[in-house]
Amino acid sequence: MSALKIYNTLKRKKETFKPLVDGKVGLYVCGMTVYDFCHVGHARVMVVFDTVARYLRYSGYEVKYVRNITDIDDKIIARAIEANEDFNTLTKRFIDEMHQDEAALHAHRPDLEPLATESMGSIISMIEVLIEKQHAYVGSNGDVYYSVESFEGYGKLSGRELDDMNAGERVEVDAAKRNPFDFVLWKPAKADEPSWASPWGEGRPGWHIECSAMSTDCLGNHFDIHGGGMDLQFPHHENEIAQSEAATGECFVNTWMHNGFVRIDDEKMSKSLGNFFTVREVLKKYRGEEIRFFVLSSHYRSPLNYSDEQLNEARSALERLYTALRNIQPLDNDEASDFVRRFEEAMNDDFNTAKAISVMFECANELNKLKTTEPVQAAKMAADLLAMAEPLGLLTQDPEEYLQSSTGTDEGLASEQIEAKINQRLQAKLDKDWGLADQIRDELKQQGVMLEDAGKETTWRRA
RNA sequence: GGCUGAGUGGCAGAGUGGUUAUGCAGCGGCCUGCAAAGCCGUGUACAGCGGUUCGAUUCCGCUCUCAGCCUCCA
Repeated sequence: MSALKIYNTLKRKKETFKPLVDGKVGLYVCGMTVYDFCHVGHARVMVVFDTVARYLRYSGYEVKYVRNITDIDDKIIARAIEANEDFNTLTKRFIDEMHQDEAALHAHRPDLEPLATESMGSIISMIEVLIEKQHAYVGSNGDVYYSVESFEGYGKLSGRELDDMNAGERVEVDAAKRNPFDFVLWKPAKADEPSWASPWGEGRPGWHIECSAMSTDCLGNHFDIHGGGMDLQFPHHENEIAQSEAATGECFVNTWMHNGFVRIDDEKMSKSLGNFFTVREVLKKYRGEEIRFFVLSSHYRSPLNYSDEQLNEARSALERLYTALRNIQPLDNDEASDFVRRFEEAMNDDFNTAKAISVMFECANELNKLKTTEPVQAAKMAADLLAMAEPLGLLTQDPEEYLQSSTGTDEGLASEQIEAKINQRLQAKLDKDWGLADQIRDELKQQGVMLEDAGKETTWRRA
């Protein structure tokens, strides 16, 4: 069996994964800033790292999966003022909405979800250490800044030199900074803004410091894997390294993982471009598992183009897998199956879910063939298929229930109505009234219900 | 300007120095009252130009095109 390899952004290559402590993995992922609904880009992060955590556990590791929640920042304050509500009320609401989306996507909750507002103690003490070690200073405007020039390795994650970057190209450089790339660790609060007491007066933390503080709090100074979206590589993760390593004097993270963007029409989906779909919107038309499949159908580092066609394909694909599992009682396989071996090989190669899924399809094909001839073999095949699906968080539902579940928020025809129609059609079939039988089938098809005759039985599913 | 990454069959999307990805769609067949599902068969794909090689889609160089980061963003 092959060893797990992970692409490490820091090294720009795949490396054989070796945890700091045998059998255990510390995983930290930058989570959401909670002032709005999650969009499909956020869904990708949730699904990708849920799959990483699942597969690590499947491989036998004891995983501590931490994903923070940024519940204080400028946008949150602005949105709270707009909505005329307390910022805490606003963030609590969207944390709850996020968890609903996460559940719909069949993603497990992380083991820990630290909040920035509940981590002020460690944030402040880390800033104190940074000032003490002269990696940070108080600017003329009262802001506390990190001095990028004080950290030798600055730029090592994103592969850039301070001199090569175009400071001020798009944004005015703050005069209080020693170097244009110095960033805020703590900023004083304006009147009426939420604030916390600190040695530098009432204020709130900068964005980057919270992740350094929370990850260290939960996983220690040095841990295994840190993940997030590609766009966080610079400056966010670069700054985290600078803060943490300067403060602790230790290596911060061994493996950095970054997932690619979701795109629309070959353009990054983002809040600033306004070209995003919320998970909530997509769930109106598609099942959560279909979104999950769509995310996993390409490699996590590749761009993922969002479109209805893609979601429709995910729907067909899942339909095929669930159909294969229908009417079969899985039987655990004691022998190591070749499919499972190949599946693991694919996953061990930097979580190649696309390839792993292709193995599942081959397994489903075999299962379909064996169904009629070798029921015992087929039952074992079904167990294999489910074994592979588990770390991907797929095929977790009862096949019949899945196939008959509504394909979005819109419920459609009630099951009882469908059953009644089917009975009516069965009578027509007995009467050999093919015209009526076909008419009923067509009518149901119009309503998104597909009928399938299998002998004397008729089954149905929603598509 | 600096730095990343990418260009695969009708679509999506893996992968490989010489042999089948996989899914969807299409075509032909089996099954079916007819369908659907399933099964079987079927497609001279690897941006362009050079180079290395017995042989390159796969390695190297150049060109073109696209995306991302250098501001908040997953």
